[in-house]
Amino acid sequence: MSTLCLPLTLDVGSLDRLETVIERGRPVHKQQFIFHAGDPFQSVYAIRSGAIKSYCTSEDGSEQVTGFYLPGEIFGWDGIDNNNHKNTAVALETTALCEIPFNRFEEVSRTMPILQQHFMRLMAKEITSDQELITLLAKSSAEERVASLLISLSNRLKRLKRQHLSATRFRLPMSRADIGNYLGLTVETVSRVFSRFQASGYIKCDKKEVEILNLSGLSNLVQTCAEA
Amino acid sequence: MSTLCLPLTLDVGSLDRLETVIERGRPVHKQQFIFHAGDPFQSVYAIRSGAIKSYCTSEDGSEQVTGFYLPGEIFGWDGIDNNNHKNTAVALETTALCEIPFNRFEEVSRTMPILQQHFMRLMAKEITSDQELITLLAKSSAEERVASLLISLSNRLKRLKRQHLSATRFRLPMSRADIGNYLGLTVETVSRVFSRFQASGYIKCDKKEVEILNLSGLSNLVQTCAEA
DNA sequence: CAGCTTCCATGATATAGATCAATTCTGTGT
DNA sequence: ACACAGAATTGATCTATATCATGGAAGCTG
Repeated sequence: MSTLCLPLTLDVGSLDRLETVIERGRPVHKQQFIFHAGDPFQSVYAIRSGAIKSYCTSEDGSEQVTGFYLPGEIFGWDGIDNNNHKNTAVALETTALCEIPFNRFEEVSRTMPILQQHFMRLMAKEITSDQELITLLAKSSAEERVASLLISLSNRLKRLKRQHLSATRFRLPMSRADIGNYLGLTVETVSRVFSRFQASGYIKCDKKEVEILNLSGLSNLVQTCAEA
Repeated sequence: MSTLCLPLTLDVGSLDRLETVIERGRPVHKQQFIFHAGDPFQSVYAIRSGAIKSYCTSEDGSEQVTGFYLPGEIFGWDGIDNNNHKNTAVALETTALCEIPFNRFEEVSRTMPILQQHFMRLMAKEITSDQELITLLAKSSAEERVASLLISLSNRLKRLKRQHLSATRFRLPMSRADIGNYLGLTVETVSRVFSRFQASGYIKCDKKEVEILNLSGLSNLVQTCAEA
């Protein structure tokens, strides 16, 4: 049953019912869109492999990256509110998704309270991670922001010990420009910070391949809100 | 039934059941805490009147304001994730709250799907509003940030036509320091922006009393992600 | 009411990061 | 394999905002 996208412990009957909700889609290729801003909200999506970027667009056409999503994570909540997606979601590399149609989900969760609970928890996680990003953007220097992103990626990959994913050696799925946009920095600044981190021996990196050499050093750079 | 905190249309039986969930607490005075970071999560809170600030604290003791909440809004979601609040919530002025104990809520929502749905919508709203703040912090100038906050407050007060609350003339419940902290600016910058806005005729303000004179002018300053 | 503390405003200076510019590298498609 | 557009790095300069500093007004407290 490891094929399921949602990490839940369930009895067999529940599993069967859950299976009826989830649709496994065709793999999505790099640069393909999952949904566009303005699209009617129908589903949320769980990532099985690959990476997704979500962003929204201002009137003047400029973009703001609102999140990067990795295997095991769920995106698409932004549409629940008013039945329209606020963000656009695009694949940063070839990506396998599970689509979870929301109306089916609501049906099933009626008889499976644990599913509802689980989803609220996931949404709450999105809220806290957004708030962490807010803190980061409101207060931190360029170095703290980049360090924080690297640590976040590392932690999120660590959770997925399986697969050929290492927590200290990985390939950034996004461009420097995306990173800069996400962190509120210019490409140039991001690039300089990477160089400085490399010079200081915190990381070793060649383009998108990153190896974290001194995780605790990086951690010391950032001031997160104390974990409860 | 206008006494209820949640703006829901329900049949009488449901209302009764809902009433059993909500506890109306004593009014909370200025500077009193609703919960502290680290407290076990038990409830979310709806505001009937007054204003709440939520913030989290880093290891070094510095604070990051994560939200201001006005009447009709709900706060406290940050604890669902791991059963501990990440934020501290404090009253900015005398505030009347409804406490919604979460375990009771889960019971009741089992038989009242609409309640569950409503709550997910509220959480989704929190997510989108957090993401708007992220966009603001990542890209905008000091003037855009302050303008954006003023507009947000105005919009949120507009929803509450009732009471003696105007959308263009109101009292800021928070200090300049809180505003700065929330928007990632220093007190001095916030103060200067207020002065400039006043000089430009966008607003008129005396300390915390603000009157918006040119809302569309302010709106032109900000670049929000296009509303779907 | 006096005295204290906190809040707010405003000026002078310093600086992190933006912006502008030029070069090299890389991956993609033909 | 080649050509080309985009991605990344690095340098030089500029600017918005932080920082430092001061004074006044407002709100509390005894």
